[in-house]
Amino acid sequence: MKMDDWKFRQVRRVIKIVNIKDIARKAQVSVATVSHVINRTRFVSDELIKRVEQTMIDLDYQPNLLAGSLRTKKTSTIGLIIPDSSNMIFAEVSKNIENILFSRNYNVIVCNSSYDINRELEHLKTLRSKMVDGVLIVPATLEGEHLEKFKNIGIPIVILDRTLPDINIDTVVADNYKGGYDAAKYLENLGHTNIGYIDRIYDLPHSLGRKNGFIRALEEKGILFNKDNIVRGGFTFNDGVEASKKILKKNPGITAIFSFNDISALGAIRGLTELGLRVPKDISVVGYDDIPLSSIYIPSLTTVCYPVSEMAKEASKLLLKRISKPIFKKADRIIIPNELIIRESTSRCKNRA
Amino acid sequence: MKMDDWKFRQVRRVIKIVNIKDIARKAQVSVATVSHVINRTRFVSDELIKRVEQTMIDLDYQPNLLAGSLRTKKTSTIGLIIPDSSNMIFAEVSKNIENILFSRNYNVIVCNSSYDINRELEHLKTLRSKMVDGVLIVPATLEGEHLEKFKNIGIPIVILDRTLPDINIDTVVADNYKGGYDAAKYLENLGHTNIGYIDRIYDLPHSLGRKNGFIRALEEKGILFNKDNIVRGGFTFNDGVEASKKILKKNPGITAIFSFNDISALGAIRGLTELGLRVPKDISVVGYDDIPLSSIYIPSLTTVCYPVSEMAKEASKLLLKRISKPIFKKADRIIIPNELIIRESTSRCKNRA
DNA sequence: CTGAAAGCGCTAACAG
DNA sequence: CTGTTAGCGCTTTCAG
Repeated sequence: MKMDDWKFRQVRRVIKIVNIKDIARKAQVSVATVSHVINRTRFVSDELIKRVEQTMIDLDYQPNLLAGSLRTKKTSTIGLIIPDSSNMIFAEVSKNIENILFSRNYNVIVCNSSYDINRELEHLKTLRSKMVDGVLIVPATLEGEHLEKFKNIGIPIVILDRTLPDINIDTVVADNYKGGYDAAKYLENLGHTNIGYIDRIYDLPHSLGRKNGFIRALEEKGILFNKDNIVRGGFTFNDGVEASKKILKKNPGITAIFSFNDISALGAIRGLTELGLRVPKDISVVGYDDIPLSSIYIPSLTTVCYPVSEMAKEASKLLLKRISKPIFKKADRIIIPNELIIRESTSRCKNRA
Repeated sequence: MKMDDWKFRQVRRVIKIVNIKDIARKAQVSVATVSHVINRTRFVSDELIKRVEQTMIDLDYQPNLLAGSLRTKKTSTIGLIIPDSSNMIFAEVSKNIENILFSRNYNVIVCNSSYDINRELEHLKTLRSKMVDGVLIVPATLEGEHLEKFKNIGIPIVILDRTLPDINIDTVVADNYKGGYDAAKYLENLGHTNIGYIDRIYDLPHSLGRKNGFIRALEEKGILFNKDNIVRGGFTFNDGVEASKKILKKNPGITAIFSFNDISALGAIRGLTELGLRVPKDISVVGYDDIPLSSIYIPSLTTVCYPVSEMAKEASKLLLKRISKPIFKKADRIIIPNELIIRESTSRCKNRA
């Protein structure tokens, strides 16, 4: 007992942290009892509860979750790996996830992969070492082996917003095919038949889904989609500016442009404006994502709403489910519908050409 | 030894995690030695190093940082508390911080306070319980007592982007006064003398700094700033729309508007457009922040660049310094300059009124 | 150069 | 209803 006392003072001098032992001593109860009143995991007399809680307040006690986690193998923190947390769409997703998880008493470690699979791997390793209870990830690439390996170690993981081929991991994605389809249908109904398409530099499942849906809708109306109407670019604003100009040069008869994302669509509006065309009077533009900017741009952008909050909700729910019962048989695949938001940037076709 | 063996199998069955003991046994060395080759904290024969490292690979060993942290009292994770991680400016800050800290081998737990001090408090508590090495915070309010208390416990904390009164905590802020001053000087030089001002609903140090600098610059030129030219609103796009209309109604002779943030400034452009005024032909607009949107809006916005990455860099550096040597005497206060970015939304005054 | 052993602060049997 | 005890997996003396 005496030696214990001495150690106690030792520690207090270095770090001003009071531990469960301190409060046990002060409240004159066993350490176990204190633990139990904290976690409400056993019947304790009211008198004791009161005494313990009071000393906890007196000493400003805050449990050391590290120690607890070491025992319970549960950290109440999950990892979120995204390519770029400053990308508006990911920022929105991560904020939603953080909020939901906060209400379930989880914290989230946010990691940027910067579209680099090596960094993704690094992060996965540290997250594992920090014993996170699970991981939400928007993969940097289509590579999924390392993710599968990670899952097989026993740490739940769910993929967000991307479809990786040949993989048995829970996934939550938006219905990109339907989104592209709806966008095309809408433009058709406005009378547009000659439509330009701004695409990613190379196909990824999500953008490909959009394109396939788009083309399918045209085909249904008997409109032959001219592959020449596709221009591929990056995914920035300036890429959109360039792309729109290229498209118009290749095919001046175009009366509408669909872009696989909003930023490029907005860029396209700027590019068209620079060409002297008025949107939507002379030409219509439709985007994809519904980033905040799209509603406040001039003209505001008609776009397919990316269901950020739904996605965050479903993904969090799924992950928590996997965490609570780790028996994993077949991966879930949740597809979230998205909705077309009609705004100023589109109008009935006036057959410009 | 036998009993040990049995326990080993026990654990392996439940969680597929191999620990330092496993690799010690397999490599036929002491646990201590393994630890030392991992952390390169002692001379170990090459032969042993090789053997140990090989078994680490064979068993796919990943250290349990929880256990280590429990001993060393160092978690290599820091907490970042911001009001809203989907706000573009904070998203940018947080991405930068994450990147810098990643390179120094830290992880960051991102927390949203949602401008709610109680949530901020909650987060502070869990971060403390999770034994973060330090905290970066953009406070939700001007209240700072809880932060000071937190600091006094011994956890380094630095305040970002806000100046709290009467507080002895490290702070990194932008030079708001200078920013406001520069903006006003610039408009003066374009010949504007009757300038509207869109302000926050109530003063906060950072917005107040901008305003004071602004007014000071006008005074230097002998321009009397009409308090009636100030309209207060929220900080959203739509608030800016409203504010601009109100200003023009109150004082139709205004030839330029300065807004305390970009979003409202962009809203103002929209509002003015709706009033039939052309920006910048009829009226100039200047914002503050330089959010990504400002450069791509039509017309692009002249604005004071908020030094996000500089701020993230300085704040991280300061925090890491405090973590490595915890002797705290006087709080540092780092002021980061910001620069005026001139774009399309402003032009020489043509004395409209 | 290497090993044994004592904890970090907490939880969870087990034993009253 | 309450206490004792044995670890969680690692680091760090101390003792060769």
